[in-house]
Amino acid sequence: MANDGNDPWRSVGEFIRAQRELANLSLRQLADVAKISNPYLSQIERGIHKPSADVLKNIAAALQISAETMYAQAGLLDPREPGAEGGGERSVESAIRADARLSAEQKETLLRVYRGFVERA
Amino acid sequence: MANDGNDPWRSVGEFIRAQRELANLSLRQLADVAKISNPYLSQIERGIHKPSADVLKNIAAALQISAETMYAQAGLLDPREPGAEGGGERSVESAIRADARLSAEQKETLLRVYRGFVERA
DNA sequence: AAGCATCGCTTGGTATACTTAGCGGGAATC
DNA sequence: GATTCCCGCTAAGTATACCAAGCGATGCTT
Repeated sequence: MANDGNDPWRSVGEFIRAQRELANLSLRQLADVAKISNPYLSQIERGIHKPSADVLKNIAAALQISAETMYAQAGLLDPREPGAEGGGERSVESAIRADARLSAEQKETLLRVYRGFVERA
Repeated sequence: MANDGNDPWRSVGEFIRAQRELANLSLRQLADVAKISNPYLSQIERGIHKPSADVLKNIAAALQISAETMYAQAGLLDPREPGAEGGGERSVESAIRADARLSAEQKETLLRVYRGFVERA
């Protein structure tokens, strides 16, 4: 088991290692900044382990590349782009979700209120 | 480490549960579509466990919301990132005003709630 | 009432993400 | 040569993500 044929984490590891060497950082240096242990980073880079999302995010931050890029490399982002979908109601939802100033609960509340309005129409 | 004060996973769980109930899905139904076990989904929704990224992605897909939204809810995407999604900046306020499905009164309500949230930050 | 289906949840276990300690090797400095 | 110091890696352990089985409650049907 543990093998579904597709091995996206291997490429993530290679990607990380490439970025790290491009930044002239040692394993321990990057691991330290990313707040993970250096052996673990080593294993990640060689595709032995599949890092969790927050580890991925920390590595991305330490490498100064966007978390989105990281997730895309890891195949964790659906290729679906939430771009300008034709609908008018979609944009309110995505605008709410994209607003960094709102907490999770606040977004939830706003969305519920909004959907309540729309569905009742 | 039982409580580190900050647990964004709790809000993720509440968000998922809200979305699930909004879609009128049972725990088992959603778990089945998301390809995880139903007890685990239950524990995720109650904030007992912190789901890994691919589980999050599967749940998002099952709920028909974007993986990005899910990660944002989970605090896994840096909120300061440039919203790489297409189009220009569409604020919540302008999106609400542009929505033809909402009455003027409803727009007012939504805007008031939204501004209350933002200004309190 | 008895029976069956489905609800959410608890229990107990397995798989794996992640850490601390330590190894062998190569480049300085003495 | 010996002594650090850094490199990447291995080994062994702990923590936790995740699953299968099953329980009590609720509701529907006979």
